[in-house]
Amino acid sequence: MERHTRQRAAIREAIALAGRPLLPQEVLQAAQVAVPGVSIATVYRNLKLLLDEGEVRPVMLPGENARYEMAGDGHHHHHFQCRGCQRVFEVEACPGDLASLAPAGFTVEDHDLTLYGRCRECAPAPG
Amino acid sequence: MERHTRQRAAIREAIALAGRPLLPQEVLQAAQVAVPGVSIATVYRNLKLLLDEGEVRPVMLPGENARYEMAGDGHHHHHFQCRGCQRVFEVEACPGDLASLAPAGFTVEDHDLTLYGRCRECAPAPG
DNA sequence: AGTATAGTGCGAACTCATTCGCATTAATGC
DNA sequence: GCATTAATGCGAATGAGTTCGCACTATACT
Repeated sequence: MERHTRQRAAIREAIALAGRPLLPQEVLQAAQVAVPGVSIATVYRNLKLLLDEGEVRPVMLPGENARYEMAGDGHHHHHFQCRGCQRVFEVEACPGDLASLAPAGFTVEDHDLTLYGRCRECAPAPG
Repeated sequence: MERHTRQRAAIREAIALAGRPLLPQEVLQAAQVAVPGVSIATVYRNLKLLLDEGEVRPVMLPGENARYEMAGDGHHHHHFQCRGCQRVFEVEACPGDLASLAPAGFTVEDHDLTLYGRCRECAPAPG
C-alpha cells in the first residue's frame, strides 16, 4: 500500500507550485527547501510514480533532458525556453493547423513547438 | 594538413545524398556501402570535422540524439518525424511569426517546430 | 619509391542521467 | 506501543552515446 511521506509531498508540491516544467535536479532543489535531506534517487522514484499515476507528464525539448510538469487538464500547449536562464515556461498559444506544411503524401498527426528567447527576468539586452 | 580519404568522402556523401538529417549510426550504415570497413569512431571524428568547417549542421529533435544534415544555404526550415520509421525529413514551410505567442514580457528570438505523423512510405493505416 | 604524419580501426574508457541494492527509517494498521 | 513493510539515502552500477589511446595504414609531398 502506498504511504504518504514528507518527501513525496515535497516533490509533488515542488512541481505543482513551479508552474513550469522542472528538471529532476530542479525538483530536487525545490523539494530540499521543504525536506533538507531528500535525495535525487527519491526524486526519480517519485517522478516515476507520479508519471504512472498520470499526475505528472514529461516535457521533452530539443537537446534537453526530460522535464516534468503537472498533467492538469491535458490541454494542448507549447513551451518557451529562455536563453538566459535555460528555464522552460508554458505557452498557451498554438499556431494552429500545421498539416499543410508537410510534404505531399505525408500525414501530420501532431506537432511540437518550442520558442526561444528571453524571459521577463532575463529581459532583452542582458547585463 | 588535411588529407582526402575514402572514409571522409563516403561520410560526406552519405549525408549529402540522404537529403534528410541522419543519426551517426545511419551515417555509418550509408558510408559502409561505399567503404565496408568504416568504423563508428571515424564517423564521429569526421562529423566533428564537418561541423567545425560548417559543412554540416546538427539537428536536435525532442528526446532524440543529434542528427546531421548538410548546412547548405542555411535557410530557415523545420522537420518532420515519421512515427512509423522514426526517420526525420526536412519541411520547407514555416508557420511564420510566432512572437505573439509568448507571455507578456517575454522576447521571442527563434523557434523550433517538429511535425509528427507518417511519411509517404509508412502511409496512414500502417500494416 | 621514400618519408612524414594525418587518418583509421579497434577496443577500452568516459560522461552523465538514471536506476539499483541494501541497510535503515518511518508510515500505517492493529 | 508494536509489527509490518513501503519508502528513503547512500553509493555503486547501468546503459547508451560518444570519445580516446595506440598501433597500423595510406595520403601527400619530394
